[in-house]
Amino acid sequence: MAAPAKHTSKAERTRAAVLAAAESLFAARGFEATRLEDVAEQVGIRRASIVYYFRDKRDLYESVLLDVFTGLLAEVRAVLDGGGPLAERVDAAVSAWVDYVARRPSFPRLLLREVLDAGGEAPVLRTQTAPFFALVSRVLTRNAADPLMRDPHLDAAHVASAIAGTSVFYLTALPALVPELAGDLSEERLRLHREQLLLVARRLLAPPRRTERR
Amino acid sequence: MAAPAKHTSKAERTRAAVLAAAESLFAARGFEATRLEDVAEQVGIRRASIVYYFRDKRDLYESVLLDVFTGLLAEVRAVLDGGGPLAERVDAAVSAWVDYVARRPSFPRLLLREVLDAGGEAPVLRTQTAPFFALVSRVLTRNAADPLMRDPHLDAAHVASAIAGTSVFYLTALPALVPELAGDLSEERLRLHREQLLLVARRLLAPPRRTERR
DNA sequence: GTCTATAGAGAGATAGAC
DNA sequence: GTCTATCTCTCTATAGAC
Repeated sequence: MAAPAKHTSKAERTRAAVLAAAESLFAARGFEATRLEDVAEQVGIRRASIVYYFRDKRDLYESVLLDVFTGLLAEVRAVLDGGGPLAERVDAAVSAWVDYVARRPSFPRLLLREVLDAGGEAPVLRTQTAPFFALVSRVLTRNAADPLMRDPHLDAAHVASAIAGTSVFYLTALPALVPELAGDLSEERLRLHREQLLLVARRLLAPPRRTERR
Repeated sequence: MAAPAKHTSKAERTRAAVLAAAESLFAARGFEATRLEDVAEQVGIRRASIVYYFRDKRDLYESVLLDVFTGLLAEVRAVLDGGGPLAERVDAAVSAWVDYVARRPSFPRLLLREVLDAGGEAPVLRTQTAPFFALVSRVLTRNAADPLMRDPHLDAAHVASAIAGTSVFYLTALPALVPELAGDLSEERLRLHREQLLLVARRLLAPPRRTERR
């Protein structure tokens, strides 16, 4: 007895397992280099059985993308829609991003691979990432009204690139470039990354400090 | 007559053409998805002829990587080795990076693809990127001595990720995510990117402003 | 140097049994 | 639902003529 929490049928569990295996393999090797054979093996079934759940390789890949990115959207939706000062929401959004990456390490890799492979056309991702750009634009617009705003300004595209780019580059590229950072990211490194990413975001976004005020 | 500048034999020219075609295709599609057939077609020769210059596909790929990254290293070597204040050298290095990207747009894509594909092992790139990390570390070490240095500090890995990550993310990911930025980057956008990247670097690296000094 | 021709290995997709 | 068996296509690599 003792059904595993939700009433998941065997089919549902197999489907989820295929999805999970495909997620890690697509992230590690990319679409072309990933073999359905390997996905099946990791699940413990035969290659032909995959097509019972997914029409073909492409369908499997897009299901993975949708799953991963919808997940991220759900995580940050609450943050973005919540009230409070925008600066705090940026902090919360950055933190939610780091939390998500911690639970799904394939996310940054899948993101980069998809934008690289979909030469100028990544419609699935566009809808998911739109809220981020909206938030950044709002923050910048608001700060621009501040008479103390530093000149010249950073534009929304570069602020967004700086925050997302810093994170994905640190998480995916650096481990390959500096040996000390290789391997899965530990709790320790994750805490460090969150703190550092928040610093980057604040220094780029915050209105000028009013220290030394009279 | 009027030989094209250097005494390039026909073989040398063909080899260079193969290298150039492979560079753009590997950057656009990745190693696995790139067909030698397409490389040959772009050059105007037959697929089998490629192996006269390169042992196999892998050899061609690694030759491309070496060529592109050695090129970047040459560009910035002068800057890094030059004298002058470190802050100015950072500016110059960032500017040289942008110049290089302008001339070889495949660079950021090849960089990302290589680190993604070489799971934790990208020895070719490691040697080439080491000087960047050295520079960043020096700048941070120097600023740390400044009593006005903001706390808490950014570490070298995150500063490097922020600068390189902002640039590669803006150049490769954003065009796929926001339609307005699609297409080849114009002179205009390039100027904008240089200016914005310099701003990012300065805000993250510069010692605290001494405005409002008494 | 560049070509034609072909060998040989995979990999995805499909049909149909259980 | 999952399997075995097979079909078919694509791509790399090689052999050898010109």
